[in-house]
Amino acid sequence: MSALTGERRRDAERTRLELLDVATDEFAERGYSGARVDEIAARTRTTKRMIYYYFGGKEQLYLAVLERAYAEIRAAERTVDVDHLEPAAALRRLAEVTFDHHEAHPAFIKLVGVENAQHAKHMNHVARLVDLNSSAVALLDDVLKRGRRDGTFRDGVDALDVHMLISSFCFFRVANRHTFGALFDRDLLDPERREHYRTMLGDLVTGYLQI
Amino acid sequence: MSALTGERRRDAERTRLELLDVATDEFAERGYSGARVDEIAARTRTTKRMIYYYFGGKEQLYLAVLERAYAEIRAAERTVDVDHLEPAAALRRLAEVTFDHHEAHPAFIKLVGVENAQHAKHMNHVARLVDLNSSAVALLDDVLKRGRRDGTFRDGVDALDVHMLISSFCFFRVANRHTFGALFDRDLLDPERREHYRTMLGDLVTGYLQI
DNA sequence: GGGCTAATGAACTAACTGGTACGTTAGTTA
DNA sequence: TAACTAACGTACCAGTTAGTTCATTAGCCC
Repeated sequence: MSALTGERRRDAERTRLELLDVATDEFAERGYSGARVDEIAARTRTTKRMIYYYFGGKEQLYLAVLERAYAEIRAAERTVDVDHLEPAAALRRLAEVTFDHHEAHPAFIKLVGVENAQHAKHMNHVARLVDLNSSAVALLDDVLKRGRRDGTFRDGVDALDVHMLISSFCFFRVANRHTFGALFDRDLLDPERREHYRTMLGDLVTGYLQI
Repeated sequence: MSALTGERRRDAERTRLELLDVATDEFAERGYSGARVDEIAARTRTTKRMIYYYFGGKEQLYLAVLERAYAEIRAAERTVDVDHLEPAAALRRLAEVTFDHHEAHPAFIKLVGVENAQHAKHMNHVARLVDLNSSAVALLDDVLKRGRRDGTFRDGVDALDVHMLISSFCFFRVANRHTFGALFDRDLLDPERREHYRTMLGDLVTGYLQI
């Protein structure tokens, strides 16, 4: 009964959060159908019953996981301030933020893969995500416009294409590190090569805008 | 009994191949744990029993699928001849071949995703794959060396990094088209934008080598 | 054409899995 | 302090799933 003994108390919010945390890891690691409701429950201090109590079922739990993961990564992106930087430096900075994010949140990357494997059918139920993401591209678009105005960047480059370029590089490095490592014996996440890839991405993106 | 009626005859090789074809599609579409042995069998002209007869089990069937998929894509790559092209054109050509391949073989892309979701643990059992893949990079390395010699390309760019860059762009476009489409309302595989992305990749890669 | 074996099919099973019925308890409120 | 409800736990169920058993057949070899 005492808090000192670490025994259970009623705490709805903590129970919910603990389920979300463990479920994020399970879904990211094993995919939607591979994740086991029993396993998720076993890894928390609560029981399977609570998944149905708080979320309704496996699918709704997955949806909650997905929504929170996207919300977190976009919230962090919004905190970046690039207005005080020259266009080229700002562009590089934005690329680096994505680079750092992908590396720091492998579970998010895996969830993106899981969701694509299901043709993004769950994502359509989370309308909020669209707003979150388009704001990230709007930021990028501003930087490109600024660069065009001062002659740093060439015309005719679409912000969404640049976003795709940045994402693809960062995503691949994290998502496919296992097959890439197995086939070419190179660990894309080796800390010693981290700066090299970060610089490479920046060069690539600014280079593309200045051709 | 007659071949004209389309009735069943004994044909070990055809049975094996049919299982492989259907299994490729099932594993690509639903992932390893999501794929159902019964479903694979139901979609062929044979029965589940044959999966165990020819392959041993679900896992060995998956392994056979993976090995064949990689063998096919690398075999096609080896047929490309770039010796008669200038380094920049050769590099662009190699990028385009990968681009075309990824687009034409979405099942392969999905299998790569499935295998990464499992930390490439099956891939280690298919030693043959390493040889196949390193030959693709060797080809790229030759082109880069040639370009350096004639002053077209700058020094200090690693062939494997270029391969990664090309792969990441092509992979992302196919693998993440669903979430990307849902979030930004842009179909990365829209035929009307195909040439744009193909050119973009070529510009990107040759641009990176000439900075 | 009779024996032999690779190839095949139907039915079964043991274990698993998402979901639920139903009873219990902690903490709040009057 | 008694009533009340949100929060929780146990035990179970019905459907599913990978894998197996065992009998059967097609086609080849002599």
